[in-house]
Formats: sequence, structure tokens, C-alpha cells
Amino acid sequence: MPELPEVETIKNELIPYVVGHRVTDVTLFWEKMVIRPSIAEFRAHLIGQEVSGVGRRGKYLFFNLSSGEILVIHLRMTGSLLLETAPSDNRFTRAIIHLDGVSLYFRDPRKFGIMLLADSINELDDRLGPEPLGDDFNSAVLAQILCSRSAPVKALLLDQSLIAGIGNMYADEALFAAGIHPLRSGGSLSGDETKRLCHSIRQVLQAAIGNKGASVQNYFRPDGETGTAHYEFKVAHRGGEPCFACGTTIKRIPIRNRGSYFCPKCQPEP
DNA sequence: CCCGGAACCTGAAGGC
DNA sequence: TGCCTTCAGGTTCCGG
Repeated sequence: MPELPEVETIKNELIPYVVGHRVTDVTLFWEKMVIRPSIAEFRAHLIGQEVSGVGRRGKYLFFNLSSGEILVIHLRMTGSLLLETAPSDNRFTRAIIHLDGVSLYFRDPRKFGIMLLADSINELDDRLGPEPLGDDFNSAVLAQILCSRSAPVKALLLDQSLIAGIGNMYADEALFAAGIHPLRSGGSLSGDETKRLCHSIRQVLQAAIGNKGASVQNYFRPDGETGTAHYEFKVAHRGGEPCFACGTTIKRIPIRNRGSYFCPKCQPEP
């Protein structure tokens, strides 16, 4: 599942291959993935443009185009962007962005991924909370986000309009690192707990970027390689296994229809 | 505004 | 062996 560290890794690894190159053609095998404008306009606006930069906002990846427009891509759950000349398996290729010199294959078994053209980055900023690794994110900001909320803190961490980029895996990891039960209501956290959670969020995301992301299920880097961040998971996807800290069996419960993993001893009940 | 659940999708895994 | 059900989760939409 591409979350912030995975999208950051993809961005970093795409830059040397696409920046300064021109879009020569766009092939679409699953047209519903283009949100706007129309298919014809999407292709017409894209073809001929030079990619002047690649960026990330939350879990969104975007390409700056010489026209000033922005190509926005969201990989959702199973999407990947592969730099290939001849993919060995084209079953799940939903689109190909042809550049002079290289082709970018948008692979997505579940067809949840999307692309769209935007006039500016402001369109993303309007619906997204602060970047958790940005200078403007700190425990005071997090306290403001969580206070007076009755929803489970896990659900709040997953709300992209509150904080941008945290997904199911890293929400579980950050809550474990801070020793906070995922069902605790946002408003119930003490000042000390909020500080710990803020630090844990940043530490967990930064470490995962250092490991080039976590390859559970369908995440691949542009060269087809996997990341190694999942080898360091303490609770995520470890249901039924013993906690590394205390030996207690890691539990899994549904929160907002998401599997939530935690240690019942290290993260005491609300 | 706030909260929770369904829908969008389809491969993989487990049950019988 | 094979059919059926369930699970996976990022985002948006809808109802209370």
C-alpha cells in the first residue's frame, strides 16, 4: 500500500528518469482512471509537454508540466509506476505515459488508482492537512487536530484532511511506538501522549523512507524492486505473533473497516 | 460539523 | 480439484 514513505521513494527514484523529458504519447487501457478533463483533452494537454519536476503532497504524486499544468497521480492501494521498456507481464497495465527515452507503466490490479490534470498544487492543498514531516507540523498542531474529537485516534490519523500521508500501516506503527491504544478517542490524549505520538509519527515515516518503503502486497519501486520497511514493523500485519517488547500476542481489530494491529499490553485499553 | 459505514475494484487465501 | 466466501484498504459519498 503506497503511503507517504512509498510515494516519497517513488518520487525520488523517478526524478532522474523523467525530469527534462517530453511526453510523446499517452496510452490508456482503463479510461475510468482519468478523473478530469475528458480523455481527449487529457491526452491533448499532456502530449508535447516537458516534465519540469516531480513532487509529492500526502500520498499524491505530481508531475510539473512546461504548460504550467500539473499531472496528479494517486496510486491508491495497488498502483505502481514502473520504468520499463518491455514489461514481462502486461495484465495489470492500465496506462502508459511515453516519454522521449523512457516509458512509464501505470500498473494497478485493483483499478483504484487515478490520474487528473490540475491548474495548480492549491487544488491538493485545499483538501489535505499538513505534511507530517514538514516544518509546520509539531505537537501543538497535533494537539489542535485531536482535541475535542470523540472519534478513535486511529481514525483521525487516517483522515487526510487532518494530516496528509499516513495510511493504515504507519498509523498502527506510530500508535505502537507511542504506546497508545488505537481506540482511544482523539480528545482523551494527554499532552505528554500527544508529544510522544507526534514524535513517533515523524520517526516511523522517516525510518520507512530510509528503507525505501514497505512492500506488503503490491508496492514496487519504479525499477521493480521492493522496499524493506516492512521488515521493521512492530505490529502492522503481525496479528497472532508475539510483541517484540513484551511477548504478548499482537491483536487485530477492525476500526472503520480497517484491520488495526496493536499490542494489548504496550497499548493499554482506553 | 462530526461520525460511521458503504461503494469502488479484483487477486489471494481459506473453507468445505 | 474447484467453487464459494472473505479479506485487503485509500478515498469519496451518503445518511444519521
